[in-house]
Amino acid sequence: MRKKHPREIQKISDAEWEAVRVLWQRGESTAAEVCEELAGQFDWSPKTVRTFLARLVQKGAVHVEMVDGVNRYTAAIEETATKQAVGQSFMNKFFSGGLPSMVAHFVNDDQVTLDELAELQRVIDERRKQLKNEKPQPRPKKR
Amino acid sequence: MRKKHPREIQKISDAEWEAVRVLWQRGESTAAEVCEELAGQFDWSPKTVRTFLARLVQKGAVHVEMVDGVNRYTAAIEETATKQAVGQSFMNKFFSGGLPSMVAHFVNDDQVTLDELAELQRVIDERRKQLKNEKPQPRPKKR
DNA sequence: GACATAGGACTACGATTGTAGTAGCATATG
DNA sequence: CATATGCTACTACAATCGTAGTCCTATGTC
Repeated sequence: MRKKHPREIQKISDAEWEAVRVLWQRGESTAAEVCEELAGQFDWSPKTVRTFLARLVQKGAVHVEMVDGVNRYTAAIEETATKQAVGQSFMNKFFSGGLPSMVAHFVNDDQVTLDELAELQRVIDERRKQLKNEKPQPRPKKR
Repeated sequence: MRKKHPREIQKISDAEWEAVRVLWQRGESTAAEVCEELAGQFDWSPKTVRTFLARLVQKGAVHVEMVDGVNRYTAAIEETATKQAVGQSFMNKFFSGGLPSMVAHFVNDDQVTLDELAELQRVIDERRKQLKNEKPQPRPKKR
């Protein structure tokens, strides 16, 4: 049951994700910087945040290097690929019908605005064009 | 720090969600039935599954009623609304740009096919029409 | 009727998570 | 220099999670 990923990353908890998010956002950062960034959003003691960082390092999701007696952390997992992976796995867990099924659930939420829908179509259309170009796939006999 | 939801549902774990999923799928079921359904997909002892069901009942996510000495379980949380909620919260956690941002990440995944993209557009377009009709919203002064 | 079996309720137990506290060293300050 | 401050490394501890096991009762089997 091996996944396709090289070094299997252990499960990252909710709180830990917040730290990863900050590292993705800011790039290499000290613990203090991560704390500061999170300070506005959560009510975590700096000690707590440092614990998360340490655990992330243990889990292989974050890289640490000490420079001048101070730890500098960087995300060891790539942002886009990771988001795709967690998204994929979330989707499989809740929306067996795949992306269209999930999006259907989302857009039927009252909070979605017409603007967002338009933006969505733009995004999708762009990707379609891109796909069509790079791979003029033998369309299966248009009806 | 109370949330806005009426009866706060406690956090449901990954494994527990699988049981909820089965209940949504099958409707009212006995523990044995849930076990059987999950048997093909996971390697859980019936005892384990019963634990999940019991915990879900404690958490208020599942309703239980004993009939003839046998427990019958039903999901106490509504499928569509719940999926929207967990989806929303997942989205906020990872894709700060909202739905379009998330979908952008998804469609840029290599595995997405042109067919799926087409299906997506259909879904979105349908919802647009629906929205336009039911709420001919006073568009904010077209420029 | 004795025994095996299925279910239900309760208990167990190590790992992970959220949330820090403590110990020890290095630099900054008075 | 003595002390306060900041950082790192290590430790703590209760709640939740995954994963069952135990005990008891009702019922089906020989």
